[in-house]
Amino acid sequence: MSFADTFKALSDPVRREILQLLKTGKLSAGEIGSHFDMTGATISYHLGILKKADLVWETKVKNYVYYELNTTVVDEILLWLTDLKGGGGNDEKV
Amino acid sequence: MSFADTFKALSDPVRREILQLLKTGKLSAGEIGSHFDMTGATISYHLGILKKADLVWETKVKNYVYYELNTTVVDEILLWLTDLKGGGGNDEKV
DNA sequence: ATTCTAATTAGAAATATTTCTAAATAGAAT
DNA sequence: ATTCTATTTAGAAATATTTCTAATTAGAAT
Repeated sequence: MSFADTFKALSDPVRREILQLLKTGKLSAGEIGSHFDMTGATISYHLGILKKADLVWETKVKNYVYYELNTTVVDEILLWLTDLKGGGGNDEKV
Repeated sequence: MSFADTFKALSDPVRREILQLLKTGKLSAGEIGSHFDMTGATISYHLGILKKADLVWETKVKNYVYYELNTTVVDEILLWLTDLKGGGGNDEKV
């Protein structure tokens, strides 16, 4: 939901790896889970956090729930970080 | 130290605010602390985490410890996020 | 209608994080 | 040499996060 949630979501290595997996395209919860040595319940927990942070979309097809990267929110983080870098300095190049 | 530490460091709102303060330039631990309603010990704890994540430098002058933003590591995060966005897609614009 | 499959929710245990108070350090000023 | 000031460290309490097992949901297949 909020900006802070996005950073929090990105702070976990499992969740970052999930996002990396989704670079290639949509994957079902099960397909994501099979990349990790963890229960489906745990993966579901992480997907929930990514979803709350708006970092992923979900679409339901048959029995499956597919997850997909949402890059819009990534852009917000990019902005924050870029501002942090460029934002203030006293002697910026003109 | 590591990439993961950097994301973890960025996941806390107090630490992000500290970084924002440091955009303007060097500040002592005390100056940073006075922006927050927290004990100096707590601020010191957060500064320690930012330091371990290489997001800030410290320099000691007299009694004071000055902290300064290190944008090098911010660049690494920017890269990771940019790659996440652009990295994989099946139908990228040519 | 029953059973199977994919995924989520609930509740608990283990672990990690954030914050505090009190004590310690280290250098500056008297 | 003593005292003061800025900051950090230690240890503890409160809170949050991560993970598990077991139970639940909801739709698909038989």
